[in-house]
Amino acid sequence: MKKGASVQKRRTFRHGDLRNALLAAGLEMARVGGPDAVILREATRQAGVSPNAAYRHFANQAALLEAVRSACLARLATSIEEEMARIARVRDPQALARRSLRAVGMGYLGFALAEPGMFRTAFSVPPLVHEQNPANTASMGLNPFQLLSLALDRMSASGLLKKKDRPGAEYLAWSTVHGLALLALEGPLHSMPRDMVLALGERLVAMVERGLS
Amino acid sequence: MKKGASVQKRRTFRHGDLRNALLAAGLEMARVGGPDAVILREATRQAGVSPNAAYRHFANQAALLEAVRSACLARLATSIEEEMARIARVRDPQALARRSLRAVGMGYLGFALAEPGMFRTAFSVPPLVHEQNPANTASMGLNPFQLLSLALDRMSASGLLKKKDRPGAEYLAWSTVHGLALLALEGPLHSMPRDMVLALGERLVAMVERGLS
DNA sequence: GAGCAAAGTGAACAGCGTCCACATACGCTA
DNA sequence: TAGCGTATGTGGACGCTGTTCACTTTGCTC
Repeated sequence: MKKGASVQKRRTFRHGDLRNALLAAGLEMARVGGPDAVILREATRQAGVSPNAAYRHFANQAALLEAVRSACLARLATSIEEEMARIARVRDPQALARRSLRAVGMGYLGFALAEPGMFRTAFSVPPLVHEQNPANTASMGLNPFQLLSLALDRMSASGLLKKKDRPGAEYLAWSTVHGLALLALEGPLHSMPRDMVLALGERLVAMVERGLS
Repeated sequence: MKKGASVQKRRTFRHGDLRNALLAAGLEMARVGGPDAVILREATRQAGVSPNAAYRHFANQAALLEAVRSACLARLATSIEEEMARIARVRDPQALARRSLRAVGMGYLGFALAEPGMFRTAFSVPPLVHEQNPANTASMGLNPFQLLSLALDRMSASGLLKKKDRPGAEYLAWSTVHGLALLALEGPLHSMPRDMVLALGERLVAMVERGLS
């Protein structure tokens, strides 16, 4: 990281940590400008290295983008986990289930609004849902999808969600927040104020909770 | 169209309908490969014209893409209208409202699955929601957002949706289907079979109907 | 029929991803 | 300690993209 961000020329022929430097540069470009902004040549430039050096560490620019995307997904997972960690200790399992679902939804939406570039990058290219890439997971070792599943399991266990409605509920809940996030980020709701979007998010989570069962 | 698709050389110096030819070529490229695939030079090539000729009709490639995007939105609106036209004549206003909401949702999702390239293009770059661009509207003169509003108005008028919950309901309903469409198209649900996605869509609409009020 | 603006051409530039042949230096083995 | 193989980085080139500038052709109007 210390070397990756610096544009100054290095002395040694070997870079030492080029792969990480390129990844860091790519992540920053994604943060600022989304997936289309991650330029291979620019990454090498920031690392103080010739363009072709990148090909010793990534097969092509798609491979670099894929690595960046994976890093973005990990950040998203972290954001959700932080939101879940913020839940006050509560005994009632139904209340816990409700707050968990809300935490997942709002953590998701909050990250999308706070880091639009990374969020858009995370979903720029199809990752397979069942892939268990360790790089995607946050500290608990769960990716966003699994965090959502956890919340829904709590809903189901506490009786807030009928057993028969549990299968596939992830996709329904996920669709809602993902849709709102994208409409607000790169869709027609682009110019809607942030707090208004968050208010919509709250209504959305409530709608899911009521509508699922 | 007859001239736009043909790659053969024309005889006259003037093309005659270059703007439409470029638009048609761009639309086809978007249909096949999404927004990133609409290449200005390629459009001029297909129109049998030099690259620079495009600049007499579009300020730059972003302007061309914008025109293509608008055309894609119009197609989407048409798809929704077709689905609404398919509603059987029914007297009960509540039944009509329910079917209208379903038609909007499934028309939206159906278009996304049938024409993924166009759908992704339609939402590739932020259009403002309140713009009333005639090119976006289908035969009824309504864009997708307005079609959804209509369905929700029917819900509200027939008592299925409480008056106090009516404002902003568009965004909630829209988010759900948009999210599912994108997850299925370019997100983690990429490899899910089509009919399964449609089944999820039905559950989603039901969830919205139940959860809104 | 003269002239003018609209429409299309041609050459050029920078930036991108990528391939090729070549240079360098690190680390293992002898 | 000397040598050598290989991982890593360099330099140059190619074709593609969007875009600009100066130029030519054409159709329409006075």
